[in-house]
Parts: sequence; C-alpha cells; structure tokens
Amino acid sequence: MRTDFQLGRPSGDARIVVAMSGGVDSSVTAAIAAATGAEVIGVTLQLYDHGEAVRRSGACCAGQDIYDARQVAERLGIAHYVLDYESRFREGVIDRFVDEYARGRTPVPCASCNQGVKFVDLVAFARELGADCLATGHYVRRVVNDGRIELHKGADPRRDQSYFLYGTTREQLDFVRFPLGDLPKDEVRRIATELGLEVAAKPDSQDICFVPDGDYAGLVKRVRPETEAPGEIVDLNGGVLGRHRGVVHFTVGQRRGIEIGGMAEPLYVIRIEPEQRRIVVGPRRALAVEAMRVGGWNWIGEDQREVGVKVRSLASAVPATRDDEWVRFTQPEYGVAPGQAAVVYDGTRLLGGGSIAATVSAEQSCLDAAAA
RNA sequence: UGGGGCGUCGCCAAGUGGUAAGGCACCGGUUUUUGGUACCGGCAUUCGCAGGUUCGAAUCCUGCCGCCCCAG
Repeated sequence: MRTDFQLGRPSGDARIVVAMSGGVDSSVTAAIAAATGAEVIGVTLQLYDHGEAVRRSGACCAGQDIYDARQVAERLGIAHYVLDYESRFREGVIDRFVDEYARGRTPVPCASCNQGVKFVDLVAFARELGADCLATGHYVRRVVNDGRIELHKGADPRRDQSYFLYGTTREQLDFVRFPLGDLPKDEVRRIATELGLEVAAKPDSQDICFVPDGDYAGLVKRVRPETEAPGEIVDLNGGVLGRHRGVVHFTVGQRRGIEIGGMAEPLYVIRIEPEQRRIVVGPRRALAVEAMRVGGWNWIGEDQREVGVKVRSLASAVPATRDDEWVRFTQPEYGVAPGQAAVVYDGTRLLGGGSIAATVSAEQSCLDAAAA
C-alpha cells in the first residue's frame, strides 16, 4: 500500500487533508495518506439534516457517517474536523436540485456537490490549513503527462466516478489527489478489513444522499409546491392520453410510472413541458436524439472535436463530434435528458463536460428534412 | 324490446370441446454514489351471471344481465 502523492517534497514533511465521508473509500484514502508518513488531517462535511433518517446505511455526511469518520480517524491516529456546511450544501446542491426539477429538467446532484462544496470550499479550506493537497476517495485517476495534468477514468471500469467530476477545474486538479483511482473496489475493502476499520463492510452509498427514503419528489414538492400540480399526459400529436401527479415525477427517457396501459409498445417520456405542466410521451424510437446543446462547459483537455460522450453515469461513452456548445452523436442516442451531464472523453481521459441544455430529435429532424 | 354482434386479468387481445398465449400497465429483484434505462421474475384455478349437455366447456345448449350496431 505505497502510494506516491506527488507532492514535490518528502512525504514526511507534507500535510495532506483527506475528505472523509464516513464510508469505506474515503476511510481507506485516509489510511493510504497516513501510511506515507505525512501529517494527515481528516475533514468531514456535515451537509444536511442530522435528524431522523440519517442512520440508514448508505447515506453519507450526516449523523452516523460523521461518527464513523471520527472512529476511523481515531484508529488511524490522525486529526479530524467536522465542518458545518449545511447552508452551503443547501444553496449549492439541494436548492439547485429542486430548481432543476421545477424547470422540468433532471439534475445530477453529485456533480454539483463535487464542483461546489467539495472541490471549491473544501479545497479552499485545505489550502487555509497549509496542506499540500486534498485527497478524496473518488475512483478516478490523476495523470501527469509531460507536465500536463490529466483526469482519467478509474482503473476499475465498474467503479469509475469520473462522470460526476467533469466540473473539476485545472486549478483544482493541480491540488487534488485520488489515491484509489488505480484500485479495484475489492482491494479497497480488503485494505479496510486488514486495517481493522469498522467501516470495512459498510454498504456502498447509493441513491441521493440527502433524500434518505428515496422519495426525491417529496423533497421537491415540499420546497416547490407547484411541482406537484397535476397535468396532462399527451402523445406526440398533442392528444391527451391521461393525467399525471406532477411533472416532478418524470424524467426524459423514463418508462415506468406513466401508468398508461393498453398500448402495443411501451411509452416513454419524450419531453417535459413544465409551463403547461404537461409531459409528452411516445414510443422508444421517438427518444432518438441526434444532437444536443451543452451549457456550462468545463474544459480540462485540449480542443478535441472527435470525442466520446457520456450522457448518463451508467452508459458507455459513444462517439460524437463536438462543435462549440453542440455535440452531434455519430449514432442516435436514446434517453438524453436535459439537466444531465454530458461528459466528453478521449479514451479513458476526461476532456470536459457540461450540462445538457437541449436536444435535437433524430425523428423530428428526419421529418423536417423530408418536408424540405 | 324486430334483426345482428359482443362480453376472457386494470387496458388491448389469442383461444370455438381437452383442461386460460402474448403485449401494455402494475409489483418485486438485479444493476447503480443522480434521475432513468436495461435485464430477470411475478401477475386470471378462471373466461358477464345462472343452469344444462359431456369423461371433460372460455369454447355446445337454455335463460338472465350488460354493451354496441342496423332497423323502427
């Protein structure tokens, strides 16, 4: 378990701040950092409500998890701080999450958390502490190539978390380290077990961390009551097929939950019209998208045109051509939801990404071409 | 109240004497640090109701109920 943090100075003289969520990954990250002989300071962010449901396993950054992080820090003999970031998290992640749904979009809260609270605020805090770097437990690789810093997918393809880190800036990348990027998850758990960390068998986190019961719609409705206004479900021609209980329950590409049966083939959500409180549904082929406009680009790589692009965390990158804010798919892509991240790769290397602003239907475009 | 047709799971729908296909919806699971998708599994002891014929009926007969169409 020897890891070079590439700090430009003997590790014995270095100071490393580790973001500790209370889970296995960040705990092992702290252990790896401590093993270098550097002074390690664990920091846990208290991000949200520490009331009722936070004891559930799989959450992060509240209640039980803060306790777990403290236990690990004690065992490793490192300093540990808990910072109250609740208001920052509310503004930067939860409010934005809610606003996006109110606009009929589908946000990626993990991405906004990383590019806000975690990598802006925590980096700043680590610098204040005079640290040489901030280490996190993300499964991504930071590669220095010819003096140029690159961000790559994690070595374990099933664990790669680069999709959620597209917003990492070059400056942040300069300061951040990801010691787990080369390891498979099994190995991380093995290390945790070997070190006797009590979190070794803790379940992986999943779902949205600040929505303990999985009812994200309930949260959105509490903050934005207008999102639960019922509305019409219409087909591609505007014909009314049924009613729904609020646009917040839907996302482009969604199949289940539309509750309209009797059709020859399944219906999918094709688009959401929040002003009309209307969701438009149609057959799978109507989901085909040939291009999309992406906003809020963060660019780490060079100005590549031929790229691979991921429009969901769980999807392979598909070939596409990038032209300014537009990305055109080589083959039609299905279920491209505005609000999700479009993350651009060259092989394993993450070049940049942004938020999907709008899409161009492949079908519609064919019709337009035929009419012209 | 003359004639014709129909009534099979929430919806659509096979099946016309041999012991209830399939699709959609729904539910559950798998996968997954977002939402979805995908995949796997479940889902009518019963065929509008009541009798009858038959070794055996959703399938044949009778009556009733309901709906639709044509004609009055």
